[in-house]
Amino acid sequence: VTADLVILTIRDSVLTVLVIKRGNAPFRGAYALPGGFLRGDESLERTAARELAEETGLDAATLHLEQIGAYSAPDRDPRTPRVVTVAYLAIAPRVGAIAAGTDARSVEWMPVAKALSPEVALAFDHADILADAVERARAKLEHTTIATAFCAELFTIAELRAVYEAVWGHELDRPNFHRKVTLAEGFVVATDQKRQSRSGRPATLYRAGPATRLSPSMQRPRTDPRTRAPGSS
Amino acid sequence: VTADLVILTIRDSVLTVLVIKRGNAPFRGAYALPGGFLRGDESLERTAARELAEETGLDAATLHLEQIGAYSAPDRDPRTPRVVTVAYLAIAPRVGAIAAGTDARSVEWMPVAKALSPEVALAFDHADILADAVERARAKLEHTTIATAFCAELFTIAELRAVYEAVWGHELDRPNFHRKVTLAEGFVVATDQKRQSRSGRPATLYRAGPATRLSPSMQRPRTDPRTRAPGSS
DNA sequence: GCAAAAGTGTTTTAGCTACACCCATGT
DNA sequence: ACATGGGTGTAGCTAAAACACTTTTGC
Repeated sequence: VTADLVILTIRDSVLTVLVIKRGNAPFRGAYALPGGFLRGDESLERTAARELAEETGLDAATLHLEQIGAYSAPDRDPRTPRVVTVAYLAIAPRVGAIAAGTDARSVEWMPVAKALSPEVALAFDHADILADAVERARAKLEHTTIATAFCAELFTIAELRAVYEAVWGHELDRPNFHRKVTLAEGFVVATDQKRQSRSGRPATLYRAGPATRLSPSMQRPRTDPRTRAPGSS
Repeated sequence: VTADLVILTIRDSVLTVLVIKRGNAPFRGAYALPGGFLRGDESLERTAARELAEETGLDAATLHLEQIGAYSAPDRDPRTPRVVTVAYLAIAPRVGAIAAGTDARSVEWMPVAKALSPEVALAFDHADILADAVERARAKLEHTTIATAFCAELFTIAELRAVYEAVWGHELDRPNFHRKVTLAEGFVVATDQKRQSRSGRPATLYRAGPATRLSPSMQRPRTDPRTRAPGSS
C-alpha cells in the first residue's frame, strides 16, 4: 500500500501540481505524483504527511490535507505483488518558490493542464488521480472555505478571486465576488492593513475566518450543458 | 486489504443499513459491516461487488456502488498484520425483503440511528465508516439524482420524497417538492401509469430520468449551525 | 488630469417558502 | 358527503447576475 500526493498550488495565476521525474522502473523517466510506501504502524495520513514534508519541506499540520480515495485497478501498476494506492490532496499556499527539490530527486511544479495533456502522460494511473483531485478541489471551493488555503496568511480579495478563477478556469464578476466573500459569515476577516499594488487604490488585507462551510455557497459558473451534450431522449 | 460495504436502503420510511453479527474473533458477537478480503487480481470495486452479491443477492451492475474512502488507523483492527480497509457505499432499492441471510451468516437490516447508537457499538471503526457513508449519501441527494436508486423502477413522487425525508431526517414541503422534482430536467420522467393507494387520487408513476447531476440542486434544510457549535476563534 | 485597481449601489430576474386551493379516488 | 392523498397557483421574499458608478492610489 502506498500513499500518493496531489500537491496543488497557484503559480502565476495558474493551477499547478508538484510532479517528480521517476528515477526507477517502472515508468523510469516519466513524470509521476510523489508518494511512498506505508511504513510500520503509521496511518496513511501520516505517510502522506511524511512524503509531503520530504518533497516540499511543508508541514502537513499547517496545510490542508485530505484523502481522495483508493486506486486498485489490477493493471495500474505492473509490479508484483500489486500495489494499491491511496491518493491525498494537499493544498499549498503560494509562498515564494517552495523547496521544489529538497532531496536528490528531480521535483518540478507543472501546470495541471499540462500534466493532464497526452504529451506528458503521467505514470501509472496518476492522470486519473490528478483529475479526481482537481475535481474534488473544484467542488470544495463551492461549499467550503478552503480557497484560503491557497493564499498566504494575509491576502487581498483579488488574490482570493484569482484562486477561484485559476481552479475553476473561469472568470468571475469582480464586484459580486467581493460582496459575496466579505458578507459570507466567517469566511474572511478584514485587518487594518492594506497592500499597495503598482497603481490603483490599496487593497484591504484579509485573513482566513473561522468558518469551514460556506453558506450561501459560491456558484461555479456552469459550462452550459446544452452546448456540450444535446439531451438524448 | 479488505473492502467493507455500507448497504443502505429505506424500510418503513427509515434509513436502514445491512449489518452482520460476527462469528469470529476479533469482535466476535458484535455487529459489523459486511466485507471481505481483496483476492488475487480483482479490483476493490470487484471485491465490493462480490461481497454485495454474497450478502444480499443483489447485482452490483444494477446498483449504485461508490467508494467512500480508505481507513487505516493503526489501532482500527487488533489483528497483525494490520488491515487497511476501503469502504464502499451501496444503495439498494426497497424491493420487498432482500435476501438478508443468503449464506449461513446472521445478516440483519438495522436502522442507521440504532447502528450508530452507543448500545450497538459496531466492531472496528465501522461506526466512523457508517457515519461517513451516511453523510456522503446526504450530500449526494442535494446535487445528484441518486435518490432514485433507493426506489423501485417505477415510483411515485411521494415515495421519492420519503427517500429524501428518511435520509435527511427532515420533513419537506409536499407541494414544493413535487414541483422541483418534476421540473428538474432529466430527474424523473412520467409514465402513463398510475398507482392507487387505499384512498385518495391515484399517483402518477415515474421512472428515473437520464440526468445524474441535479440543477438547480435540492436544498437540504439546514440544522441551524448556531444552535450546534458556537464559532470558536 | 489620467490610468488602474478597489470597492459600492442599483436594477432585473430566478428561485425558494409558505400556504391556499383544486382534483380524483375509496368508503 | 367526506376523508384522503395527489397535484397546481400564487404572493412575498432572498439572493444572484449584470453593470454603472465612486474611491484611492501612482504617474
